[in-house]
Amino acid sequence: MTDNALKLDYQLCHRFYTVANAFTRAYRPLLRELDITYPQYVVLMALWEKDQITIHQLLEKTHIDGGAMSLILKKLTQKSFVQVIHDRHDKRVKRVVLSDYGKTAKHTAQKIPQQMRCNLKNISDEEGMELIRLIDKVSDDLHTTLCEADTQ
Amino acid sequence: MTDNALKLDYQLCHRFYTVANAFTRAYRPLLRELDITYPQYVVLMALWEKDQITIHQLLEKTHIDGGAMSLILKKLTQKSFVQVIHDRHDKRVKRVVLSDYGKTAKHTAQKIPQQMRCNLKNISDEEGMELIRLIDKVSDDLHTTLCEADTQ
DNA sequence: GTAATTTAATTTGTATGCAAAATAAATAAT
DNA sequence: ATTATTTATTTTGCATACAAATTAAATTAC
Repeated sequence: MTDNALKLDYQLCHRFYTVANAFTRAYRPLLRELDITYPQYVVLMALWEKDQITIHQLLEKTHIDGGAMSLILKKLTQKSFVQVIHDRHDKRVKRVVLSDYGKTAKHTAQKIPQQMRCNLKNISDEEGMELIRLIDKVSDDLHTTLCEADTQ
Repeated sequence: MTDNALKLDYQLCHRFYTVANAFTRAYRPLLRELDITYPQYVVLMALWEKDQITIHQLLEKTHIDGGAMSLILKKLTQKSFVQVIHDRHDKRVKRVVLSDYGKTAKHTAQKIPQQMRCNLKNISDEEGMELIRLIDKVSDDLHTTLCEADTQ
């Protein structure tokens, strides 16, 4: 009886694991100028899109772990990219605000997506879009699965 | 001037990041019976394919971080899945050997790939294969990039 | 209007991931 | 043969990911 299903080469998840980690390593040299890690970069990208959002909104947008987010925001505050302020109406809520330095950093970051795109020479634009479409399908499936598990 | 390239929704890497983490969470309930984490499961899958391989070979096959592998092997040893023994011919080398318990665990694990496949209802087999093809292309590109950086 | 529940965020403890340094043993260079 | 280099593995320090527990404040239920 064959058991190919347990072979690593047949595992979709192992590919995601490997490539996600490879991306993190590949970003490091591109982020050195800003002196940030990849998750910190993700938080900044979210803020560059929409500033002064709550931590809750930031968690939804980035899918970063809540516990990790606390530390990441402390780091980004230390490095003067952001300030975290209390919401006026709801004392539970905190909002993350870009500093001038944080806003300026966006200009420095403008070149990063293209630099990363250059690392992916063998992927055509069409393949990139197909990849995004398929990954989003997987993402939806897993999201559904985990939500169903929650309600049981 | 638009700067869509910095939007999270346009980022391939952020999708990999999100989905890879979602996979880890989705595996947890399936791995509870064996009482192992996802990276520990990856190591066992590699060993179930080929036993008594060196740590170096295990690192190549799994793409797990070397420092993390030391700890993972300690955990798997504690849990009696494996033994780590010195190579007879080369005293630098260590080999990882499945215990009887580790071998038996494969039977328990047989059902896991199918259970995970059930979590991906919206992905057809064809789409799964296309996804693997495209991800491998990305993987090759990133691998090349990181290797080039090494030699500079 | 007080109690119970829900929500937002943080903290805690464990397991990795990453990079760089350290250790030890084998191989290459001379 | 001794030294220099390479290879295999571990260790160290920091940053995150996961789950669960905690805290504080708002909302709902009664």
